Amino acid sequence: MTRKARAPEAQTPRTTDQARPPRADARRNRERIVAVARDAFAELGPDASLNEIARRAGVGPGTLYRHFPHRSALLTAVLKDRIETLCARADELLSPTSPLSPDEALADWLSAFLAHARVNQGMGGALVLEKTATPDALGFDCHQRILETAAGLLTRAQQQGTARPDLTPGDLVQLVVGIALSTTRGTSDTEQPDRLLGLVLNAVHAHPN
Amino acid sequence: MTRKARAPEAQTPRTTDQARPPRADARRNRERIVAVARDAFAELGPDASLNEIARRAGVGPGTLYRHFPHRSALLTAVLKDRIETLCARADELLSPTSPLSPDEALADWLSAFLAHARVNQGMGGALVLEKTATPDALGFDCHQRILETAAGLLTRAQQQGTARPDLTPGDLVQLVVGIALSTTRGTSDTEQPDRLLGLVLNAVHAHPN
DNA sequence: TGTACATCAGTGAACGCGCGTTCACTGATGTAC
DNA sequence: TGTACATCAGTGAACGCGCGTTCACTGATGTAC
Repeated sequence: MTRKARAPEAQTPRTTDQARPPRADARRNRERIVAVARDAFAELGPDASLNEIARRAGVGPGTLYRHFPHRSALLTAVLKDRIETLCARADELLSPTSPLSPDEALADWLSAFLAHARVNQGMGGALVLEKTATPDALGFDCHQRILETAAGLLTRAQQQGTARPDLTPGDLVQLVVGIALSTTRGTSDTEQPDRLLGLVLNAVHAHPN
Repeated sequence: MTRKARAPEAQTPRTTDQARPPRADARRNRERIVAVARDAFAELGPDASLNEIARRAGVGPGTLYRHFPHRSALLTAVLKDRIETLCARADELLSPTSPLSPDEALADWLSAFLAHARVNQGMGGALVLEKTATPDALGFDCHQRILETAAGLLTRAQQQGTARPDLTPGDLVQLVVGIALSTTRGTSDTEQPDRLLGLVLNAVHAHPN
C-alpha cells in the first residue's frame, strides 16, 4: 500500500483525531439558528417550539436537528454566551484593579445575574438548577460554571467583607433564580426584581441568628 | 293563563334566582375530579393533561368540561381548599389567644404558605401571581385572598413586632413564591426550602439600609 | 307507594392542531488533479 | 486556473403522538301525579 506523499498544509496541519472544520454554509446556519433561538427563548420561554425556531431562522427542521439533536443542546448554545459574559464580569470584579469592595462586587454581579436570568426565565430552568445529566456535547455545564463563579465572589465577601459565613453559593443562586422565575410573568412592576434582590442582599449581610 | 297552585316544598323553598341544587351524580363526579386533579397537579405540575385527569377520575373528557370549562377553573377548585386552610391558619395566628408573637406568627404562616405552594409548583404559577383576568365563576380570586392574608400578618408584625416598615405584602409573597418555584424541581436537598425561607425572614427583620 | 316522563349529566369517538422527529432526496462546498 | 467528484449539509413532506375540545347520543336522576 503505497501512499502518495503530500505536503502538509502550512496554516492548518490536521492531526488525526481532529475533526475537519465545519463547512461555510454549516457555520452560517448554525449561527443564524442560535441568534434566532436567543430571541425566541426570550420571547416564548424555554419551551418555545423547535419547529417555530427553525421556521424563523429560515431553515428546515432537519437542519436544526443536525446541529442540535436535543432541545437542551440548543438552550446550552444560547446560554453559553450569556454565561461566559457573566463569568468574565466576575473576573473583572475579582481583579485587584476593581474599584468595588467585595460586598459591592457580589451585589453587582448578582444584579447582572438576575437581569440575565430573567430574560430566559430562570436561564432555562432545569438547565441551571439541575446538574445536567449528560455533561453535554459542548463540555459545558451551565450549572457548575455559575456555581463556581458565585462561589468565588461570595467567599471573598465572606472573608474580606460582611457576608455571613454560613451562606452557601448554592442557596444564594437558588434564591436569585427564584426571583427570576417568579418575576418573568406579570410585567406590571418593573422595579420589583431589583427590590427583591435588595431584600436578599440584606439577608446576605444580616447576622445569622 | 291559569296556573295550578302548588304547595311550596317545606325543606327547600326555592327562590326564583336560586339555581336548583346539583344532582347527586353530578356532585359525586365533581368531587372525584377535584380529588384526582389535586394529586395530578401535585405530581405532574399545573400543566397536567386534562384528558389524563379525566381518565384517572374514570369519567369522559366531556364530563370534566361540563364541570370545569377552563383549566384555570379546575386549578382554582383544587387550590380553594388549600387557600381556605391557609387563611384559616392566619385567622388563628391573628387571634388574641394565639401564643405566638406577631413576628413568630408571620414566620409560621410563611412557612405553611411555602410548603403548600411547593406542592403545586408555586400554587399554579400565574393563578397566584397574576390577577385573574376573569374573577372566576367561583367568585374566588386566589391572588387577592393570599395577598390580603399576608398583609394582615405583615402589618401587625410591622406595628407590634420587628418587621421592617418598608416591606410590602406583594414583595414578600413574590419572594416566597420564587422559593417555591425554584425548589420544586431537584429533590436532592430537602432542607433547602426552609433554609431559603430563613434567609428571607432575616431580611424581613433587617434594618432597611 | 308506584310509575311516567322531563331534564340534567355522562359518554367517548372524533376532530383539528401543533409538536418533535425522521429520512429519502437535492443542493452546496471544497478538494484533488 | 479549470473541472470532476466525493462528501457534507440542507430540505421539507410526512409520520405518530397527545393534547384540548366538541357533540350527538345514551343513561341516570328526581319530580309530578
